[in-house]
Amino acid sequence: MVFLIDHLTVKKTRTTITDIADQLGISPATVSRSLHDHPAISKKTKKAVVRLARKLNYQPNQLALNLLQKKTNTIGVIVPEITSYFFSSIINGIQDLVNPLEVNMIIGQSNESYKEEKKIIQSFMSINVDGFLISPSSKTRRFDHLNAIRESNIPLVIFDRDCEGIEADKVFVDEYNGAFQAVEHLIKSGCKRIAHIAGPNTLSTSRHRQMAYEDALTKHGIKIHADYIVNCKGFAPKHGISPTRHLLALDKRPDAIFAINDGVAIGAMFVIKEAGIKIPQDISIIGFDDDPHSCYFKPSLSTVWQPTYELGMLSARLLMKRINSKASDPKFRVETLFPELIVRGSSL
Amino acid sequence: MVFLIDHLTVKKTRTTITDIADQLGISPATVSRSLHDHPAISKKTKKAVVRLARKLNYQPNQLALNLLQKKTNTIGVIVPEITSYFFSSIINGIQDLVNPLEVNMIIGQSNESYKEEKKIIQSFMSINVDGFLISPSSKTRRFDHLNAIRESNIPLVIFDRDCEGIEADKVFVDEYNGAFQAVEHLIKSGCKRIAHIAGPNTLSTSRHRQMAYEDALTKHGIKIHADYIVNCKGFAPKHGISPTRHLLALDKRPDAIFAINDGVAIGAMFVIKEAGIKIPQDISIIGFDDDPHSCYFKPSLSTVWQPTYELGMLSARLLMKRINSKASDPKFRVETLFPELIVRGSSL
DNA sequence: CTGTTAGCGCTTTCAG
DNA sequence: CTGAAAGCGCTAACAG
Repeated sequence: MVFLIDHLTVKKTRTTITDIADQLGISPATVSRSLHDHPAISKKTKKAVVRLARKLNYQPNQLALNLLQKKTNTIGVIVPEITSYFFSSIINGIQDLVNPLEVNMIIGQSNESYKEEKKIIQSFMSINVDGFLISPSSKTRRFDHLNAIRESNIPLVIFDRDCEGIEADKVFVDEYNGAFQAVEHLIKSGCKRIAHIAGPNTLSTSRHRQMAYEDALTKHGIKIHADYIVNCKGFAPKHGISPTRHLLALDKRPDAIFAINDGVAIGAMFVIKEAGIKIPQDISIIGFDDDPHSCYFKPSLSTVWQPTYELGMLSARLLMKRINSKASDPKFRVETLFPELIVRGSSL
Repeated sequence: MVFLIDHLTVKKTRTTITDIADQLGISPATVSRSLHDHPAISKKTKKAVVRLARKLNYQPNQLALNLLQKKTNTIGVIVPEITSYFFSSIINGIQDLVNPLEVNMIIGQSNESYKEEKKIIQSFMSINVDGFLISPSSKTRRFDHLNAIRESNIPLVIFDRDCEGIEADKVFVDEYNGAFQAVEHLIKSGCKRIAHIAGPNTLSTSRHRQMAYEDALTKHGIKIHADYIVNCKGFAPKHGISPTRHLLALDKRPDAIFAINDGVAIGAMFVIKEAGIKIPQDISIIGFDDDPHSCYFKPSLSTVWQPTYELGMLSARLLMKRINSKASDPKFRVETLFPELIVRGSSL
């Protein structure tokens, strides 16, 4: 009778290794070994343990393991934001690499704020993530928070946006190459007055694209006009509006615009069409990122595709490698992936 | 000398409560109490402890606490996918509620697969998440995995997409209301042959929108034509292409389309414009979700806005409430938020 | 006011 | 081949 009641009530708590040991009249250590294919264990006991474990639906308690191994099998991913296709597809890549490894991922959004970024890092460190995957915010100029990670010997991979001066594994896209292709394409299609809507120049990505823009013009003997370079305050369509208005109001209106990304390019196209100007006859447009919406506009938007998913995968792969190698190899890897020009209707 | 070496090498491991205790010649328990404003502790020792703790940069070890309290301060969020604005902005809402509470969030993507969903749930249960926030996949018809959560007494909140038959706190948007507004708007603007590109009818959201579509037509004395209801296989622009082609090929071509969401509506607009048909003069279009791209198309897309951010916040709030109340109150709450019609250029 | 003890669930020496 | 014991870092009951 007592047994029966016991059986019914005790069940509240998950079965542990000790439960199994008790029921089998053996020690927890033996159970542990049986469950881990330890060589020195008799077939018989092992079988019994495995059977009972299955019957009782035994699940190892991760929390105990975490404490024991000082490991959480969790990595922290920090991105500026999650609502853009660019970063969310990078996250997909990370997740797909990390999931089969039974590693979890927690995501933090800096919202392009240094303070937020720092807070997230502290929070993630306090819960003992095994490693960090970070694409820094556009406002991040001080790197004390990243150095704190390095000093704690927590593996760190920086992706997409560079932090010069921080030693870490890094994975980038060759922005320069992509932007150069884009601008050269505009030049070859006959455009003479090519404008650039540039991103915040705290970002390595923005700087590299602008550099490529300038270099491409120079290479083809086109003078760089400061008037034709305007900055935008963000990466959404709305951020393309006023820079474009500004460009259209110029004395010598540009005949092409290379926008920092598709979001901004979409805003630009909107303004241009509104003004009754024809794309691409009067103005060609090209963006960056290949947002999934871009090919459904009229005209469809020319752009530079980036291997976002692969970027996520590769970054995660480097991180996992770092986590699983005990030796603190001082050699950091810097990997570069290649973008691809996609010509559509918004350019000739 | 030995000290020096010690000082340099020992530092590898984070300072613990015992380190502090040792250095102060007191017991770990006293240190613990000092750090937690325990009433029965002398000001003096407390001060000394706090001072040393700060000096040594003591950080409590979450892993030990987790094991002790059988709690992780982590919630599991499962969504069909993360790349759509709809779900990513819900996630924003969740995160903004949960962060100030020092609770972390891990995200799983089911990719609209029941199997994936189940796997994620098991994985999250094995790492002892404190609660679940789930929007089920469109393929989910069996609820054994959700029941497993309930049986383990882990708090669960279902949001956006309903699972009839599962008892849990739930947060929805009044889809019926939003869809009804949309269709009625089309009717009032003079459309007579209103088509619907419907979503998978395993989804409560799709069903409610279709129901509202049919009811609105009926209310205004318009007969429902099976021909005018076509299904799409997903929610991206590309999934709107073939359903729209089908509708355009009909004998009596519709003069309006109510699409299951903005993504599909964008695909529909593309096909229609390609066919040289005028929007909204010949065909009106309305979507659902208010994707941030929608207002930049020409014409801009009419739609039904959903309070996604609030949906995330509210869901998370319910979950945290559930987690923090020990009593297993059997009363489940079902909350409903309201959508809003946004009329733009794609309808009259 | 403070120390001792036990224990969260598990693995891993060290002894048999 | 198996058991006993220690310990990961912390808290909480029980004693003083």
